Amino acid sequence: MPKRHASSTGPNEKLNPTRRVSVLLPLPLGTAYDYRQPADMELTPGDFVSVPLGRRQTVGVVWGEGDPAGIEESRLKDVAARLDCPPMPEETRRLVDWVSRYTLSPAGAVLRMAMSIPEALEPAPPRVGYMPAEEMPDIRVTAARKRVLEAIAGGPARGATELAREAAVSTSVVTGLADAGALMRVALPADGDPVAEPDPENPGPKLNDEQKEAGAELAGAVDGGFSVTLLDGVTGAGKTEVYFEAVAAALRDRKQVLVLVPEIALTGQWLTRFARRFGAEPELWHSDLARGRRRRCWRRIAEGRARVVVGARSALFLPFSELGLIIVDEEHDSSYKQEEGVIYHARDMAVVRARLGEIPAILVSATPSLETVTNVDSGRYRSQHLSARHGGAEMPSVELVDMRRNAPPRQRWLAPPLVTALKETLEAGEQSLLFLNRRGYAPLTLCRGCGHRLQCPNCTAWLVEHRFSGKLQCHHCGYATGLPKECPECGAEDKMAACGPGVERLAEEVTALFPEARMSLMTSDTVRGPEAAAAFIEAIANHEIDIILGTQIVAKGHHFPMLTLVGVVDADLGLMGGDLRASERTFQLLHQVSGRAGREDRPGRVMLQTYHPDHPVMLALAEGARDRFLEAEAEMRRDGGWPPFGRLVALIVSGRDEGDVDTAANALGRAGPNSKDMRVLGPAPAPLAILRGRHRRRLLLKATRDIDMQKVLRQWLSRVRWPNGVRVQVDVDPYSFL
DNA sequence: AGCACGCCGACT
DNA sequence: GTCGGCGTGCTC
Repeated sequence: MPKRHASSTGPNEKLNPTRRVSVLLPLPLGTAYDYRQPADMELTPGDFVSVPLGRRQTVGVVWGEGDPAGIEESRLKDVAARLDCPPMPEETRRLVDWVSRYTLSPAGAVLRMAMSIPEALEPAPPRVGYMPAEEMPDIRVTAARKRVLEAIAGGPARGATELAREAAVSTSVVTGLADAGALMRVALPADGDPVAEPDPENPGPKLNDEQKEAGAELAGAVDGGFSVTLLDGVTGAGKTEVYFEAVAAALRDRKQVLVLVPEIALTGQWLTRFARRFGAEPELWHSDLARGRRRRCWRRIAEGRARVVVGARSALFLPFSELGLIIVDEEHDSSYKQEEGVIYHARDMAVVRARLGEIPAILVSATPSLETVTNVDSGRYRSQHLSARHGGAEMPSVELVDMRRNAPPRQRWLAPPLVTALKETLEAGEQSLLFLNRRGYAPLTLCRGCGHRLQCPNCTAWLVEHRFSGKLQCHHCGYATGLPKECPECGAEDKMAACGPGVERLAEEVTALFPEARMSLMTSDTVRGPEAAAAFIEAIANHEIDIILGTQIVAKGHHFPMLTLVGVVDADLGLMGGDLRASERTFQLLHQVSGRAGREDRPGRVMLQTYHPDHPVMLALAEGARDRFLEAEAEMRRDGGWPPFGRLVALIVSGRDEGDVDTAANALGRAGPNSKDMRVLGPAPAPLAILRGRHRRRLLLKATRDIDMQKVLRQWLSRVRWPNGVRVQVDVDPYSFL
């Protein structure tokens, strides 16, 4: 990088002209800042540096050469220090730039995701170990002290925790001995805990011929440069074991592997399968990892010691230095789309990361997204298909329950056919799962006197009654209040009535119908964190529960051998709202829930309660016609010029003052590009017209595939000024239209 | 993102 | 008369 400066040390030049470096800071600043490079400091792009900013010190990354024609020299400040940690790899830096350009977010905002743990950049805190003192002082040797001295004798230096565990004493005995002079404190190698590495040669479970073939194909792509392969097969077909073969191939090449998963909280069974195949645990990465573990994990990745990392979407920005393979499990899952801050789709950016690193990516799903399927059809992506359920288990039969003909009794939500099926399943000693994607007791509470509906003061949304906590909650902003005794509008007493079902209310119904059944509620309110999830799953696996009642979180990859009936209480729920992907998402979700039924030798049964039994989504689910559904969906999108056959960008204009928001939105609308291959739709009130007290308007820019959306957007946004307090968010490739 | 500066309400 | 609310603006 300092080439230009090297040549300037010519005869009549000053010996030390100012060397500038460009430093990107993890702040939403729009551009990197230049700093003076002290003469005695060597800097290369990727180096982490500490620099002054205003009156504080900040850590940033050397991004490249400074611009001599940039900010005037007198304003330059010195780089304070180069941090002693591995530099950010070039691929990670290029990814940051790429994501910044694509999402129109400041590069610094993207960088922030790539350096989420500032502590990791500092040298590891020294670890203290203990050794026997050279000379034993004259102290009282109690029983506990004796055990410690015996444990340490002969062995290597160990930390207090470890030593205390070995001697079955508390750490205070160890520190007490050290203070008394009987033990010597020594420095242990930092982060020394050697991690057991996953072993590709560890014998894993047996694969059938189809799985072997697909596994070999995927493994063959490793080391073959950039490629994307869709691995597609029904739940239970063994997709995980198949892509483990590609993981093994990468490990044999001494490469690192990244596995992206949608919900890190629910991967207990995945981890067990991984350990069975590779004889060791992978590295786990997610945002609520404890500080110390996060630090060590980041560090191990940066140093190339972590071989396989499983993580949520943010793991994409970890500083892998030898990444050789990326796997995106459940690639269709909408939680890969980050909806706040830097708005990006982790699946798509994973493909970008693979291209930058010239490595393969594998996208895995039983219900692949239309985007991915379209890329397979056009030949951009390869595909591997697994047709059979492992061990010959049959796919569940899917039945539609026409709610118009099988109406449940008043204030009940389970139709007679589903109640009968539950009864049969219970009598057979098997398990049932009831799925209702609605937390709380009732989605709406109204006054029977005046019709007043309880609404969130900050959002355009009803307050949801949660009977267990005795609260009314807004699921969008977290607002919570007590349940009023009288109507806040007309003052009538005891007239507030719950309207519609939530899982809590459904639980009431199930208890009334089957008082003897052991029932359990699984929602994000009752399952808090990975441990709780694991406990639930174990209880189900041990058949301590007959009827599981759950929201979204039960849909994801668990294996329950005794589960033979799945009832979807309101299959139509996701179809409302006119969202572009409503059908696709509903299909994926319901298909996934259905996959929970009958995985072992027991055939499963799925019942979908619907008021639209003729809807293409319902028909496709009933007939198991996934491909036909995707074709129909593709045709609709192609005709309308919608993604993935056209491009889409959403602008969300928001602010506290409704007038200002309207003015800005209208100005944007007027200044928008309009031509035969580009159209601005809106402004229209966003589906949540008020969110967290901010008024919102939405504009959509729809264009043909060949349009450079980023360029158009930059020009468009630069033409419009909007009042202070109004924010314009850019969502390239919007998914949810909320 | 911090941390300043700056201009209007309730305290010693 | 000051202390302090957070709106607005800058940081190489």
